Amino acid sequence: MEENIAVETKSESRHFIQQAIDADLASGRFQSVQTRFPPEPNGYLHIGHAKAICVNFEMAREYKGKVNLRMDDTNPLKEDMHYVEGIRRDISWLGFKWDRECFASDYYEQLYQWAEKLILDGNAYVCDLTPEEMRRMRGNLTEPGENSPFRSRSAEENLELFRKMRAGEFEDGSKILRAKIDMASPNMNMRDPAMYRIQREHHFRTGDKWCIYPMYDFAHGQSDSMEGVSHSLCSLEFEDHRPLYDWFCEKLGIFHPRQIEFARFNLSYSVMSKRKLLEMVNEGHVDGWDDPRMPTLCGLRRRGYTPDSIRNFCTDIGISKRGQWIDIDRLENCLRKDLENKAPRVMAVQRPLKVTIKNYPEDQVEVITANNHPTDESFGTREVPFSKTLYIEQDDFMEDAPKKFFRLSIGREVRLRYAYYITCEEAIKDADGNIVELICTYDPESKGGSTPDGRRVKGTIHWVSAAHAVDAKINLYDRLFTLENPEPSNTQKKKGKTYLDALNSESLVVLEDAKLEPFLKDADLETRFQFERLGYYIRDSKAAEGEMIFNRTTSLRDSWTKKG
RNA sequence: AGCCUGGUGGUGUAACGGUAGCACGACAGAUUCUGGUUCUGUUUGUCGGGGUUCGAAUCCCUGCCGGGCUGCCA
Repeated sequence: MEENIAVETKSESRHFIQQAIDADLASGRFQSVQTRFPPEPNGYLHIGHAKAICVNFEMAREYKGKVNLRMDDTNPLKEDMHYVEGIRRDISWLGFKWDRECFASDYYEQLYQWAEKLILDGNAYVCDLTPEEMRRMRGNLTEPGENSPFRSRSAEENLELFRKMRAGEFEDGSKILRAKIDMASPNMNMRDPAMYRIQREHHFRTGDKWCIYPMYDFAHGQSDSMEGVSHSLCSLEFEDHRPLYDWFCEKLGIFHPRQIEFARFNLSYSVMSKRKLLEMVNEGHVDGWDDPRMPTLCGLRRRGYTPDSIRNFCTDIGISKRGQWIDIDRLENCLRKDLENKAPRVMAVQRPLKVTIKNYPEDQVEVITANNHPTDESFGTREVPFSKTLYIEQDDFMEDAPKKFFRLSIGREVRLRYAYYITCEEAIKDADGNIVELICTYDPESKGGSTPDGRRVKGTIHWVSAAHAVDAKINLYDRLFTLENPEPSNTQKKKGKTYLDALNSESLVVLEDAKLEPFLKDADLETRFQFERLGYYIRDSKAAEGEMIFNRTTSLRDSWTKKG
């Protein structure tokens, strides 16, 4: 035992954030680790957020530290309690527990006091420039900005003005509090950035108490600081804000967390910006935030994704500073890997084709015992009725079948899973030439899936007894977009193209008359099933009471149709 | 255009001046009462050009390409 401990295990490679934290702990800059996840409650969390959630929660866990959930609610215009609840629900569903729930709005008074301090120290001033003037004087990417004419106001005057701003003595947008830094800075964020704006807007938590609201840059770092966050792990877009984050902490002389940025990822055949997701919801391109095609966590949940699969995915794609393009297959593979071990197997027919077994006794019903999982016996067994009239999958019959088609065709024999071998004798067609029924014979000696003569059949297909079948509707979901990157190029944009032009018109196919084995009649809303040979399915959580609607989470891997 | 930042097989990620490795995918074979699963094997890479060095994915210069930045959004 003791020797084992002494054995040097090959150290796992550590990503740049772990290395940074290791160094901070070693140098004594921080004694312990605390992180935070700081969403703005103005929309629902999506798979991209899941990565940020995993990074912050996992780092805290790894270093035995704490994590705060902080609502970054500094813009009353867009935020709502409704979103707060959604965020809590989604993070909990992912399986994470935060140590403390915080709101930036709880810090408004303290932030205000700090703003006064900055004014007194000559580090902030009230500016009367209009938004347009301010934009113009900020300069641009190549040219420095010019100082505001109000930049040299005295501390006393600034303080008085700022207090009047708070007291509501000025019109919305007529004045603004700015940090006095450097209008010539190559970093735009340092060109006297806005700290407070006047905005008479009802805030969902502070009501009408305030008419001035702090900007992100003036709220975020200090919020981290107040909460004792050691490592503020965020995405790369905030890299240019770090100097400002640091500047405020230094000028205020407060606890100074370290911000570290990592790359977000893009998912192929999907979009991830809140703006676009909101637009798709509002314009009715999808059913809502929780439409099973959406990359939102609530959408993925309704689609049938497991929390584990999403967490594994986040671990899987790793963490770096390089822009990641992740193939959506990768997410699906994580799901399949997880569900392979978790999903009980059942039989269901999506597109039914009637089969009559002509030599099977008319009124006979046999009860067949089927395994609920091919390798894990703890799933147990269930009983499946078998009778003369069945449904099989339309895809499992082909009239002029190629040699490698291991399914049913005239004169060919297949195994009905768990039941008998059948041979197709005849295909009955309707007036339009569509095959509507198959007449087959069965080998009574093949019960259980093998025969005394030991002959082998290449194919095994699933089936449902017609008389016992449960009718159901199945929603087949596919990727929302037809393009790997739905975002049009600049030249395409000039022609008026938008990401919406890449919407996949076949992202939802509804199958109205699926047939399920009777076992599924009482399926609960939480269980993800594998419909054998088809894929993974879950009951739609939004279906009306008693309504049988299944959502296909993902299909099984398929090395046959790919070739064909 | 300026500043910041990044570039390793198809994808993602290691290697921190000393054997380019891992995962996923793809492909091939074996097993299989799911064309699934599982197992085995194969394949493909340091953005280009210079330099420093005994030795460069790694350090330097330069070019090219990608991402971010010109909100009183976060």
